[in-house]
Amino acid sequence: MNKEISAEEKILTAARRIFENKGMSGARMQEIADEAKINKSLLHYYYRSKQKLFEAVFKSAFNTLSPQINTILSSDESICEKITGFTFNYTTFMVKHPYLPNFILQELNRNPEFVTELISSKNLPGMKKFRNQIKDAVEEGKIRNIAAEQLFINILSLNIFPFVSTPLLKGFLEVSDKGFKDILEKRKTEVAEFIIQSIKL
Amino acid sequence: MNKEISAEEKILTAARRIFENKGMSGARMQEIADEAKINKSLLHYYYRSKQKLFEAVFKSAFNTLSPQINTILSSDESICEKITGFTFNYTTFMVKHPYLPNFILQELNRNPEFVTELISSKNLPGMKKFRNQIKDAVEEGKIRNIAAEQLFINILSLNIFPFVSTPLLKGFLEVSDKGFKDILEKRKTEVAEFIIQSIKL
DNA sequence: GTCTATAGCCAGATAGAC
DNA sequence: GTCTATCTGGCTATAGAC
Repeated sequence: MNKEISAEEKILTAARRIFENKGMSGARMQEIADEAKINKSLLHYYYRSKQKLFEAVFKSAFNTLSPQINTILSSDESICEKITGFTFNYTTFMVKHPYLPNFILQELNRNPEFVTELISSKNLPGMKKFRNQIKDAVEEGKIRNIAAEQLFINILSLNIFPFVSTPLLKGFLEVSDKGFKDILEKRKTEVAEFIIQSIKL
Repeated sequence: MNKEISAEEKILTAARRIFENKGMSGARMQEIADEAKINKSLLHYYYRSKQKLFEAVFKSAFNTLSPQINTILSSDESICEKITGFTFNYTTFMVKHPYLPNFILQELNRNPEFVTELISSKNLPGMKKFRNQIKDAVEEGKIRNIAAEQLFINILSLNIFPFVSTPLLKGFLEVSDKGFKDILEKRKTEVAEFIIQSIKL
Protein backbone atom coordinates (compact mmCIF):
# COMPACT_ATOMS: atom_id res chain seq x y z
CA MET A 1 0.00 0.00 0.00
CA ASN A 2 2.69 2.45 0.99
CA LYS A 3 4.56 1.24 -2.07
CA GLU A 4 2.04 3.15 -4.12
CA ILE A 5 3.43 6.47 -2.93
CA SER A 6 5.67 7.88 -5.63
CA ALA A 7 9.23 8.93 -4.89
CA GLU A 8 8.30 12.49 -5.73
CA GLU A 9 5.60 12.48 -3.04
CA LYS A 10 7.88 10.88 -0.49
CA ILE A 11 10.48 13.56 -1.13
CA LEU A 12 7.98 16.37 -0.70
CA THR A 13 6.66 14.96 2.56
CA ALA A 14 10.16 14.49 3.94
CA ALA A 15 11.28 17.91 2.73
CA ARG A 16 8.32 19.50 4.47
CA ARG A 17 9.29 17.96 7.77
CA ILE A 18 12.93 18.93 7.54
CA PHE A 19 12.49 22.43 6.11
CA GLU A 20 9.74 23.29 8.58
CA ASN A 21 12.01 22.32 11.44
CA LYS A 22 15.33 23.69 10.29
CA GLY A 23 14.56 26.30 7.68
CA MET A 24 16.17 26.66 4.28
CA SER A 25 19.72 27.23 5.49
CA GLY A 26 19.63 24.71 8.33
CA ALA A 27 18.27 21.83 6.26
CA ARG A 28 20.56 19.29 4.59
CA MET A 29 19.74 17.44 1.38
CA GLN A 30 21.16 14.24 2.87
CA GLU A 31 18.82 14.59 5.84
CA ILE A 32 15.81 14.97 3.57
CA ALA A 33 16.89 11.94 1.58
CA ASP A 34 17.27 9.88 4.76
CA GLU A 35 13.88 11.01 6.02
CA ALA A 36 12.32 10.00 2.70
CA LYS A 37 14.37 6.78 2.67
CA ILE A 38 15.58 7.36 -0.86
CA ASN A 39 18.88 8.11 -2.53
CA LYS A 40 20.15 11.67 -2.28
CA SER A 41 20.65 12.11 -6.00
CA LEU A 42 16.95 11.47 -6.57
CA LEU A 43 16.26 14.79 -4.89
CA HIS A 44 18.14 16.46 -7.72
CA TYR A 45 16.58 14.24 -10.31
CA TYR A 46 13.08 15.38 -9.30
CA TYR A 47 13.65 18.92 -8.12
CA ARG A 48 16.93 20.00 -9.73
CA SER A 49 18.21 22.00 -6.75
CA LYS A 50 17.75 22.61 -3.04
CA GLN A 51 16.33 26.04 -3.81
CA LYS A 52 13.66 24.60 -6.11
CA LEU A 53 12.71 21.91 -3.60
CA PHE A 54 12.48 24.53 -0.91
CA GLU A 55 10.24 26.71 -3.03
CA ALA A 56 7.88 23.82 -3.68
CA VAL A 57 7.62 23.21 0.06
CA PHE A 58 7.24 26.86 0.91
CA LYS A 59 4.55 27.56 -1.65
CA SER A 60 2.59 24.53 -0.59
CA ALA A 61 2.83 25.62 3.05
CA PHE A 62 1.82 29.16 2.25
CA ASN A 63 -1.11 28.00 0.17
CA THR A 64 -2.30 25.94 3.11
CA LEU A 65 -2.15 28.82 5.53
CA SER A 66 -3.24 31.79 3.49
CA PRO A 67 -6.78 30.65 2.58
CA GLN A 68 -7.46 30.21 6.27
CA ILE A 69 -6.41 33.76 6.95
CA ASN A 70 -8.45 34.90 4.03
CA THR A 71 -11.70 33.56 5.43
CA ILE A 72 -11.60 36.40 7.97
CA LEU A 73 -11.41 38.94 5.21
CA SER A 74 -13.74 37.50 2.65
CA SER A 75 -16.35 35.16 4.11
CA ASP A 76 -19.93 36.44 4.21
CA GLU A 77 -20.65 35.65 7.84
CA SER A 78 -21.26 38.27 10.50
CA ILE A 79 -18.26 39.52 12.40
CA CYS A 80 -18.94 37.48 15.50
CA GLU A 81 -19.50 34.34 13.49
CA LYS A 82 -16.26 34.95 11.64
CA ILE A 83 -14.29 35.41 14.81
CA THR A 84 -15.79 32.37 16.50
CA GLY A 85 -15.43 30.19 13.43
CA PHE A 86 -11.93 31.27 12.55
CA THR A 87 -10.63 30.88 16.09
CA PHE A 88 -12.00 27.39 16.38
CA ASN A 89 -10.96 26.18 12.94
CA TYR A 90 -7.57 27.78 12.90
CA THR A 91 -6.55 26.55 16.33
CA THR A 92 -7.82 23.06 15.58
CA PHE A 93 -5.83 23.00 12.38
CA MET A 94 -2.67 24.39 13.96
CA VAL A 95 -2.59 21.87 16.76
CA LYS A 96 -2.00 19.38 13.96
CA HIS A 97 0.56 21.50 12.09
CA PRO A 98 2.36 23.41 14.83
CA TYR A 99 5.48 24.16 12.79
CA LEU A 100 3.71 25.71 9.84
CA PRO A 101 3.28 29.34 10.94
CA ASN A 102 6.75 29.52 12.39
CA PHE A 103 8.27 28.24 9.18
CA ILE A 104 6.35 30.68 7.03
CA LEU A 105 7.04 33.72 9.17
CA GLN A 106 10.69 32.83 9.39
CA GLU A 107 11.27 32.49 5.69
CA LEU A 108 9.09 35.49 4.94
CA ASN A 109 11.27 37.61 7.16
CA ARG A 110 14.37 36.44 5.33
CA ASN A 111 12.75 37.02 1.98
CA PRO A 112 9.95 39.57 2.19
CA GLU A 113 9.48 39.73 -1.59
CA PHE A 114 7.86 36.29 -1.43
CA VAL A 115 4.70 37.86 -0.02
CA THR A 116 3.92 40.14 -2.92
CA GLU A 117 4.58 37.27 -5.27
CA LEU A 118 2.26 34.93 -3.39
CA ILE A 119 -0.54 37.18 -2.21
CA SER A 120 -0.97 39.83 -4.83
CA SER A 121 -1.02 37.28 -7.62
CA LYS A 122 -4.33 36.02 -6.32
CA ASN A 123 -6.47 39.11 -6.71
CA LEU A 124 -8.54 38.48 -3.63
CA PRO A 125 -11.32 40.69 -2.33
CA GLY A 126 -8.95 41.24 0.57
CA MET A 127 -8.93 44.14 2.96
CA LYS A 128 -11.50 46.25 1.15
CA LYS A 129 -14.44 44.00 1.87
CA PHE A 130 -13.44 43.57 5.50
CA ARG A 131 -12.96 47.30 5.98
CA ASN A 132 -16.48 47.90 4.71
CA GLN A 133 -17.93 45.22 6.92
CA ILE A 134 -16.36 46.76 10.02
CA LYS A 135 -17.43 50.27 9.00
CA ASP A 136 -21.01 49.09 8.54
CA ALA A 137 -21.08 47.21 11.83
CA VAL A 138 -19.79 50.28 13.67
CA GLU A 139 -22.39 52.53 12.02
CA GLU A 140 -25.18 50.07 12.75
CA GLY A 141 -24.16 50.08 16.40
CA LYS A 142 -23.22 46.42 16.44
CA ILE A 143 -19.66 46.93 17.67
CA ARG A 144 -17.63 49.75 19.13
CA ASN A 145 -15.54 51.97 16.92
CA ILE A 146 -12.36 50.15 15.92
CA ALA A 147 -10.11 50.32 12.87
CA ALA A 148 -10.41 47.27 10.61
CA GLU A 149 -6.62 46.93 10.34
CA GLN A 150 -6.18 46.84 14.09
CA LEU A 151 -8.93 44.29 14.56
CA PHE A 152 -7.48 42.12 11.83
CA ILE A 153 -4.01 42.23 13.41
CA ASN A 154 -5.49 41.44 16.80
CA ILE A 155 -7.39 38.41 15.52
CA LEU A 156 -4.31 37.00 13.83
CA SER A 157 -2.04 37.79 16.79
CA LEU A 158 -4.21 36.03 19.33
CA ASN A 159 -4.65 32.97 17.14
CA ILE A 160 -1.23 32.52 15.60
CA PHE A 161 1.23 33.77 18.21
CA PRO A 162 0.89 30.87 20.68
CA PHE A 163 2.06 28.49 17.96
CA VAL A 164 5.04 30.63 17.04
CA SER A 165 6.21 31.15 20.60
CA THR A 166 5.50 27.79 22.20
CA PRO A 167 8.91 27.28 23.83
CA LEU A 168 8.99 30.82 25.20
CA LEU A 169 5.47 30.59 26.61
CA LYS A 170 6.11 27.19 28.13
CA GLY A 171 9.12 28.69 29.87
CA PHE A 172 7.31 31.67 31.33
CA LEU A 173 4.14 29.78 32.17
CA GLU A 174 6.09 26.97 33.78
CA VAL A 175 3.87 24.28 32.32
CA SER A 176 4.48 20.83 30.88
CA ASP A 177 3.72 19.77 27.32
CA LYS A 178 0.42 18.42 28.51
CA GLY A 179 -0.38 21.61 30.43
CA PHE A 180 0.33 23.72 27.37
CA LYS A 181 -1.81 21.49 25.19
CA ASP A 182 -4.70 22.02 27.57
CA ILE A 183 -4.24 25.78 27.44
CA LEU A 184 -4.32 25.69 23.64
CA GLU A 185 -7.41 23.52 23.70
CA LYS A 186 -9.21 26.13 25.79
CA ARG A 187 -8.14 28.85 23.40
CA LYS A 188 -10.35 27.36 20.69
CA THR A 189 -13.22 29.19 22.37
CA GLU A 190 -11.49 31.58 24.80
CA VAL A 191 -9.88 33.69 22.12
CA ALA A 192 -13.15 34.40 20.32
CA GLU A 193 -14.74 35.36 23.63
CA PHE A 194 -11.87 37.66 24.41
CA ILE A 195 -12.17 39.48 21.09
CA ILE A 196 -15.94 39.73 21.12
CA GLN A 197 -15.92 41.05 24.69
CA SER A 198 -13.57 43.74 23.53
CA ILE A 199 -15.50 44.98 20.50
CA LYS A 200 -19.08 44.67 21.72
CA LEU A 201 -20.81 47.82 22.87
CA MET B 1 36.33 58.67 18.53
CA ASN B 2 35.05 55.52 16.91
CA LYS B 3 38.58 54.24 17.28
CA GLU B 4 37.84 53.86 20.97
CA ILE B 5 35.48 50.97 20.30
CA SER B 6 37.31 47.72 20.93
CA ALA B 7 37.46 44.99 18.32
CA GLU B 8 35.51 42.74 20.64
CA GLU B 9 32.65 45.25 20.80
CA LYS B 10 32.67 45.79 17.05
CA ILE B 11 32.42 42.05 16.50
CA LEU B 12 29.51 41.69 18.87
CA THR B 13 27.60 44.55 17.26
CA ALA B 14 28.18 43.15 13.78
CA ALA B 15 27.33 39.62 14.88
CA ARG B 16 24.06 40.84 16.35
CA ARG B 17 23.04 42.39 13.06
CA ILE B 18 23.94 39.36 10.98
CA PHE B 19 22.63 36.66 13.31
CA GLU B 20 19.38 38.51 13.93
CA ASN B 21 18.79 38.69 10.19
CA LYS B 22 19.97 35.28 9.06
CA GLY B 23 19.92 33.08 12.12
CA MET B 24 22.68 30.75 13.28
CA SER B 25 22.76 28.51 10.22
CA GLY B 26 22.28 31.27 7.65
CA ALA B 27 24.99 33.56 9.01
CA ARG B 28 28.56 33.46 7.67
CA MET B 29 31.64 34.31 9.69
CA GLN B 30 33.04 36.21 6.72
CA GLU B 31 29.92 38.33 6.56
CA ILE B 32 30.18 39.21 10.24
CA ALA B 33 33.84 40.11 9.77
CA ASP B 34 32.98 42.36 6.82
CA GLU B 35 30.18 44.02 8.77
CA ALA B 36 32.59 44.69 11.63
CA LYS B 37 35.31 45.76 9.18
CA ILE B 38 37.72 43.43 10.81
CA ASN B 39 39.79 40.42 9.81
CA LYS B 40 37.91 37.14 9.87
CA SER B 41 40.41 35.33 12.05
CA LEU B 42 39.87 37.87 14.80
CA LEU B 43 36.42 36.45 15.27
CA HIS B 44 38.03 33.20 16.32
CA TYR B 45 40.65 34.96 18.36
CA TYR B 46 38.00 36.62 20.51
CA TYR B 47 35.19 34.06 20.49
CA ARG B 48 36.86 30.74 19.58
CA SER B 49 33.99 29.45 17.44
CA LYS B 50 30.87 30.45 15.58
CA GLN B 51 28.79 28.61 18.17
CA LYS B 52 30.31 30.58 21.04
CA LEU B 53 29.84 33.88 19.23
CA PHE B 54 26.26 32.97 18.50
CA GLU B 55 25.61 32.12 22.12
CA ALA B 56 26.98 35.46 23.24
CA VAL B 57 24.62 37.22 20.84
CA PHE B 58 21.64 35.08 21.73
CA LYS B 59 22.03 35.44 25.47
CA SER B 60 22.43 39.17 25.18
CA ALA B 61 19.28 39.35 23.02
CA PHE B 62 17.30 37.17 25.36
CA ASN B 63 18.41 39.17 28.37
CA THR B 64 17.19 42.31 26.66
CA LEU B 65 13.76 40.90 25.91
CA SER B 66 12.96 38.77 28.92
CA PRO B 67 13.01 41.51 31.62
CA GLN B 68 10.45 43.41 29.58
CA ILE B 69 8.17 40.41 29.54
CA ASN B 70 8.77 39.92 33.21
CA THR B 71 7.43 43.33 34.16
CA ILE B 72 3.95 42.02 33.36
CA LEU B 73 4.38 39.20 35.78
CA SER B 74 6.21 40.87 38.62
CA SER B 75 5.68 44.63 38.74
CA ASP B 76 3.53 45.94 41.59
CA GLU B 77 1.21 48.09 39.52
CA SER B 78 -2.49 47.42 39.08
CA ILE B 79 -3.49 45.24 36.13
CA CYS B 80 -4.65 48.12 33.98
CA GLU B 81 -1.52 50.12 34.68
CA LYS B 82 0.59 47.10 33.80
CA ILE B 83 -1.20 46.55 30.53
CA THR B 84 -1.06 50.19 29.53
CA GLY B 85 2.55 50.57 30.57
CA PHE B 86 3.79 47.37 29.02
CA THR B 87 2.03 47.96 25.72
CA PHE B 88 3.49 51.41 25.39
CA ASN B 89 6.99 50.57 26.49
CA TYR B 90 7.28 47.31 24.63
CA THR B 91 6.02 48.65 21.34
CA THR B 92 8.22 51.73 21.61
CA PHE B 93 11.22 49.52 22.25
CA MET B 94 10.40 47.07 19.47
CA VAL B 95 10.04 49.73 16.82
CA LYS B 96 13.74 50.30 17.43
CA HIS B 97 14.67 46.59 17.49
CA PRO B 98 12.24 44.96 15.08
CA TYR B 99 14.34 41.84 14.46
CA LEU B 100 14.79 40.90 18.08
CA PRO B 101 11.64 38.86 18.82
CA ASN B 102 11.78 37.06 15.52
CA PHE B 103 15.37 36.04 16.13
CA ILE B 104 14.68 34.78 19.62
CA LEU B 105 11.55 32.84 18.71
CA GLN B 106 13.28 31.30 15.76
CA GLU B 107 16.29 30.02 17.63
CA LEU B 108 14.17 28.97 20.57
CA ASN B 109 12.10 26.80 18.28
CA ARG B 110 15.24 25.14 16.94
CA ASN B 111 16.64 24.66 20.40
CA PRO B 112 13.89 24.63 23.03
CA GLU B 113 16.29 23.63 25.83
CA PHE B 114 17.70 27.17 25.77
CA VAL B 115 14.58 28.41 27.55
CA THR B 116 14.91 26.35 30.66
CA GLU B 117 18.56 27.26 30.83
CA LEU B 118 17.84 30.96 30.49
CA ILE B 119 14.61 31.45 32.40
CA SER B 120 14.63 28.97 35.22
CA SER B 121 18.14 29.94 36.24
CA LYS B 122 16.79 33.31 37.32
CA ASN B 123 14.39 32.27 40.02
CA LEU B 124 11.89 35.00 39.32
CA PRO B 125 8.60 35.51 41.13
CA GLY B 126 7.10 34.57 37.77
CA MET B 127 3.66 33.22 37.15
CA LYS B 128 2.70 32.71 40.76
CA LYS B 129 2.50 36.35 41.66
CA PHE B 130 0.58 37.20 38.50
CA ARG B 131 -1.87 34.36 39.01
CA ASN B 132 -2.62 35.69 42.48
CA GLN B 133 -3.06 39.21 41.24
CA ILE B 134 -5.60 38.11 38.65
CA LYS B 135 -7.43 35.92 41.12
CA ASP B 136 -7.72 38.82 43.56
CA ALA B 137 -8.86 41.25 40.90
CA VAL B 138 -11.56 38.83 39.78
CA GLU B 139 -12.75 38.29 43.35
CA GLU B 140 -12.77 42.02 44.07
CA GLY B 141 -14.95 42.52 41.02
CA LYS B 142 -12.38 44.62 39.19
CA ILE B 143 -12.26 42.44 36.09
CA ARG B 144 -14.28 39.62 34.61
CA ASN B 145 -13.33 36.03 35.27
CA ILE B 146 -10.35 35.06 33.11
CA ALA B 147 -7.50 32.61 33.55
CA ALA B 148 -4.16 34.26 34.25
CA GLU B 149 -2.39 32.10 31.67
CA GLN B 150 -4.79 33.07 28.93
CA LEU B 151 -4.55 36.76 29.75
CA PHE B 152 -0.76 36.56 29.80
CA ILE B 153 -0.68 34.85 26.41
CA ASN B 154 -3.11 37.41 25.02
CA ILE B 155 -1.03 40.35 26.20
CA LEU B 156 2.13 38.94 24.69
CA SER B 157 0.41 37.91 21.47
CA LEU B 158 -1.06 41.33 20.79
CA ASN B 159 2.17 43.11 21.54
CA ILE B 160 4.77 40.84 19.99
CA PHE B 161 3.09 39.24 16.99
CA PRO B 162 3.02 42.33 14.74
CA PHE B 163 6.81 42.47 14.90
CA VAL B 164 7.21 38.80 14.10
CA SER B 165 4.84 38.83 11.16
CA THR B 166 5.52 42.19 9.56
CA PRO B 167 5.94 40.97 5.96
CA LEU B 168 2.82 38.81 6.15
CA LEU B 169 0.72 41.58 7.64
CA LYS B 170 1.97 44.12 5.13
CA GLY B 171 0.92 41.75 2.39
CA PHE B 172 -2.60 41.17 3.65
CA LEU B 173 -3.18 44.75 4.73
CA GLU B 174 -1.85 46.09 1.45
CA VAL B 175 0.01 48.94 3.08
CA SER B 176 3.37 50.59 2.49
CA ASP B 177 6.25 50.70 4.98
CA LYS B 178 5.03 54.09 6.09
CA GLY B 179 1.43 52.86 6.42
CA PHE B 180 2.54 49.95 8.56
CA LYS B 181 4.66 52.18 10.74
CA ASP B 182 1.59 54.34 11.41
CA ILE B 183 -0.44 51.30 12.36
CA LEU B 184 2.24 50.21 14.83
CA GLU B 185 2.42 53.71 16.27
CA LYS B 186 -1.30 53.58 16.99
CA ARG B 187 -0.94 50.20 18.64
CA LYS B 188 1.08 51.78 21.46
CA THR B 189 -2.27 52.76 22.97
CA GLU B 190 -4.82 50.73 20.94
CA VAL B 191 -3.65 47.37 22.22
CA ALA B 192 -4.01 48.31 25.87
CA GLU B 193 -7.49 49.64 25.17
CA PHE B 194 -8.41 46.45 23.38
CA ILE B 195 -7.32 44.28 26.30
CA ILE B 196 -8.88 46.43 29.00
CA GLN B 197 -12.18 46.59 27.11
CA SER B 198 -12.17 42.84 27.05
CA ILE B 199 -11.52 42.18 30.74
CA LYS B 200 -13.49 45.00 32.37
CA LEU B 201 -16.88 44.15 33.81
C1' DG C 1 46.59 41.76 18.52
C1' DT C 2 46.30 41.55 13.68
C1' DC C 3 47.32 39.69 9.34
C1' DT C 4 47.88 35.86 5.26
C1' DA C 5 47.63 31.38 3.91
C1' DT C 6 45.81 27.09 4.11
C1' DA C 7 44.13 22.85 6.23
C1' DG C 8 40.17 20.04 6.47
C1' DC C 9 35.58 19.21 6.08
C1' DC C 10 31.10 19.07 4.41
C1' DA C 11 27.33 20.10 1.35
C1' DG C 12 25.15 20.63 -3.19
C1' DA C 13 25.38 19.10 -7.59
C1' DT C 14 26.64 16.07 -11.60
C1' DA C 15 28.49 11.98 -14.40
C1' DG C 16 27.66 7.77 -15.71
C1' DA C 17 26.72 2.70 -14.86
C1' DC C 18 22.79 -0.24 -14.43
C1' DG D 1 14.27 5.83 -12.39
C1' DT D 2 17.71 4.58 -9.18
C1' DC D 3 22.28 3.82 -7.70
C1' DT D 4 27.66 4.87 -6.64
C1' DA D 5 31.33 7.75 -7.11
C1' DT D 6 33.14 12.09 -7.49
C1' DC D 7 33.73 17.02 -8.52
C1' DT D 8 33.59 21.62 -6.89
C1' DG D 9 33.01 25.32 -4.01
C1' DG D 10 32.40 27.34 0.29
C1' DC D 11 32.86 27.47 5.09
C1' DT D 12 34.90 26.99 9.85
C1' DA D 13 38.93 26.85 12.02
C1' DT D 14 43.96 26.98 12.77
C1' DA D 15 49.07 27.73 11.90
C1' DG D 16 52.32 30.85 11.85
C1' DA D 17 54.55 35.37 10.31
C1' DC D 18 54.73 40.06 11.88
